[in-house]
Amino acid sequence: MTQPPLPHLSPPLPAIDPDPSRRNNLALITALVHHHGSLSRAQLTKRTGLNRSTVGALIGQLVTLGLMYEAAPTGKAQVGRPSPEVHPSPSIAALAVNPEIDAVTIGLMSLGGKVQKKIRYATERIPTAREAVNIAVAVIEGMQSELAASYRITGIGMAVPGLVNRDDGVVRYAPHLGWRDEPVARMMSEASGYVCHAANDASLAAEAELIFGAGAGQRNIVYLNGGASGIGGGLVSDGTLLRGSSGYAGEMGHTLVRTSGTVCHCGASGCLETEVSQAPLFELAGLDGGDTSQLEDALRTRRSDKLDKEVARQLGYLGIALRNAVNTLNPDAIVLDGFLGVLHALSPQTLGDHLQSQALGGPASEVTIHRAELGSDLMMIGAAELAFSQFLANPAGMGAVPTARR
Amino acid sequence: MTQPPLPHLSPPLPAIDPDPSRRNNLALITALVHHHGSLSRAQLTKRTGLNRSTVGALIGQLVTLGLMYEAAPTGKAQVGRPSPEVHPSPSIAALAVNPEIDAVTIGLMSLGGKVQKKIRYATERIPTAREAVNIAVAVIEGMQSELAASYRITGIGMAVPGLVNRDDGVVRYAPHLGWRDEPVARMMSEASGYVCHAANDASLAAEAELIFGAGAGQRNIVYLNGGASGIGGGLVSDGTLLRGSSGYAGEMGHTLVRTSGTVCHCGASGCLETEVSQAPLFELAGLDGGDTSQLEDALRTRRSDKLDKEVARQLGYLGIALRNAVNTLNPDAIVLDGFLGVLHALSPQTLGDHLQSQALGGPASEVTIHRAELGSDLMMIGAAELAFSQFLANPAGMGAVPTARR
DNA sequence: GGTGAATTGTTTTGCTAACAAACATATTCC
DNA sequence: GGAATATGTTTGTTAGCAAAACAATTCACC
Repeated sequence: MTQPPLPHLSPPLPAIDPDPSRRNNLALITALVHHHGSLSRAQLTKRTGLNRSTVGALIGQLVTLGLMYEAAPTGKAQVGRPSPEVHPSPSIAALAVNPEIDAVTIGLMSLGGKVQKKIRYATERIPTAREAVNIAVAVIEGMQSELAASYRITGIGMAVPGLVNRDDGVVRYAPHLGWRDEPVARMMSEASGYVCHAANDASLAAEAELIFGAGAGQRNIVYLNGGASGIGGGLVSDGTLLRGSSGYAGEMGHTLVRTSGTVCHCGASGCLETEVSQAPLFELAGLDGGDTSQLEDALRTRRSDKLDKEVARQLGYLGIALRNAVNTLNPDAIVLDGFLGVLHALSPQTLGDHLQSQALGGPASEVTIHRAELGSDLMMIGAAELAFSQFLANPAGMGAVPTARR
Repeated sequence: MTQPPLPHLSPPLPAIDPDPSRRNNLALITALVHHHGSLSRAQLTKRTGLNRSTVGALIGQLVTLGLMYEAAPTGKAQVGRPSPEVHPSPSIAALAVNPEIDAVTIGLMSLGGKVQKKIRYATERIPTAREAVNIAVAVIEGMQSELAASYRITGIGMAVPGLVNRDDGVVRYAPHLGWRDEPVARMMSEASGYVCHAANDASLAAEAELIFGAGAGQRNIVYLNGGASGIGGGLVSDGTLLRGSSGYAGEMGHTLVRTSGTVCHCGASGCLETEVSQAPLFELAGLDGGDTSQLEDALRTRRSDKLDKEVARQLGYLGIALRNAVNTLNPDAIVLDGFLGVLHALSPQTLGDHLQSQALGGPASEVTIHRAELGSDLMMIGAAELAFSQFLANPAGMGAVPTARR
């Protein structure tokens, strides 16, 4: 797969390295605008605590750089001079890649968390790392003229279901994809010419829900997603995703919930993931495959004793994992996604009651349990966030790194 | 207990509120010096990345404020002009208070983690919150003339064995002291006239080990302490103590390690704390009370089958809790204190092997297990750190808050 | 419909603090 | 004793933030 060196960034802006203070303030404003979709200058002034004139200068710079634009205020006006709304430029974009067992999904995402384009490329069999990269690169090359014309791409973010070293972008082990020690970020960088970072899918999902979804406004959340390939998690503490030493943090699917339980592929037994899984639910609901919403419909309509028992059993084990998490991490909120969200929705009291009786009084009394909100765009948003992160840390540096080579 | 308003800060310095940038840099240097005991100016320049002249100016300001002093370099000289050592002023101090079931310990701690004075006030019975406060205040008042003459006190830090809300300093529940919803920080503030903050003892211990002990240099650690009153923990992620929503985070003593295990006072069953405890070890070792080092001696010398079995059993359960923690948090290091440190020292391979086979490959391969290093001064250091934190965040503001009223 | 109050953008001015460069000082190595 | 090296010190320059004064735009009230 040869590839001509393409000018990925429309105008090759000069590399700017402003004072740390300036950079920090630019980053602050960019992040606020990005995470809220848009904010008025007055709101930005309040939220940053900076001076009116300073905020004006900062926004002026961001507008000049083409990273934002201003528009007339939309809502009905208040007393006083109207404050223009600051919007992120939709041309600032990131590519999101999410390999799964039956498809590779590629998204073109712009600032503000908006999906500009999403392509699901179904595969006949589980893709290898090389195949996933090739598919993604082919799709991206297909968009190349459009990208070059209308977008400035900050990079590629990959959300991989497995253990991913966030520092070097190596997939240490992805059991369901069958990948081991695959340097996917480097492979993708070299094949596409874009900077690429990779991380665990559930961690990125947690970040997405924190910023744009059910965790918005919270500082400490525990996110758990249940899917066909098991249970993944992401932890947010004080507004930041917990990474741990190498970015592996959050693997709560392998917490012990049952002594001498079923043996897990991880080597241990009685893991949350082995005791709580969607396969028996699908079966008892009489479904032969399908997605989460189908499962939910089926569980709501075709109830049976057996099924109720299984739901209760799984909720019990989920409750144990949550008890551990609540005691250990004292979160503001727990966000449940996938079939875990379905389980909770079926019996909204159960998990809360569990925690009240099983977890420590202090942490348990404060936590609330939510269902995830972002649905199918979740992974795209999370992966894009990974690609945006470098840009968000130094918005004025945009253009300094035109092509890859991390 | 009436109390005359005392001038707690020798020279009533004017309140200074420097630019955020300046404040940040002053804080950076102060923290570095505090955590290392002393550093040369050249080292500070390298570590901060600031300009030589800037570092010179910053240190000059800190010396003028009486927060640091410079001394001739100690080690044998290198090529080039010798760089003076910057030491924290020992007159900058904090008071540490640690109530336990049989005593209240009060420490006078100075910058650099040094214990200037430590007084253990034994009590006949478990002290109430009011009694603990009264004892501490009485001891502090006894030192008052010395304090006024030689020290500038940044405040009081309390390390309490129980759930403590770090924001308001209320002890939510301290099972072994029998305290419930006691606003100890406010009580202490009002009774002593000093700013007071309170936190969980193990969390503070984790912070102390991170900064001065076995975790020095690490960014992500899991700290677990086993004592007469159970198992407490503290978690550090990316160099910062995990607080959670209200500062309750770290309670790993109540992680499930055994389904249908012994019922715990927390309401759940099979908690780490119920399955792993020092009482049976003392008994099997033929000891009737005593401290950790006595236990260690006894376990090393008087071995028996029963005892070996019990040690193995407890290590097994401890291994499960660590597996959960390693999977969830991906730490660089695990630090074990108290009798947990003894258990580990007795059979240093066991826990590591456990983790290799039970925890996920990525996280497990990176983690190292250490024994705590700080010993008996641990709580004093941790509690003092709590009292120093405000000062460390804005060293030049010292003097702005002469007496209490958080 | 006009006037005043309120709010916010804009321009000007001044100050703080960081950096760079040139210089000074103290040590080792030869 | 001199060169090389490392580091403290002094001076000048610049970036960037904030305060103040001014301008613009809206609402409320009469």
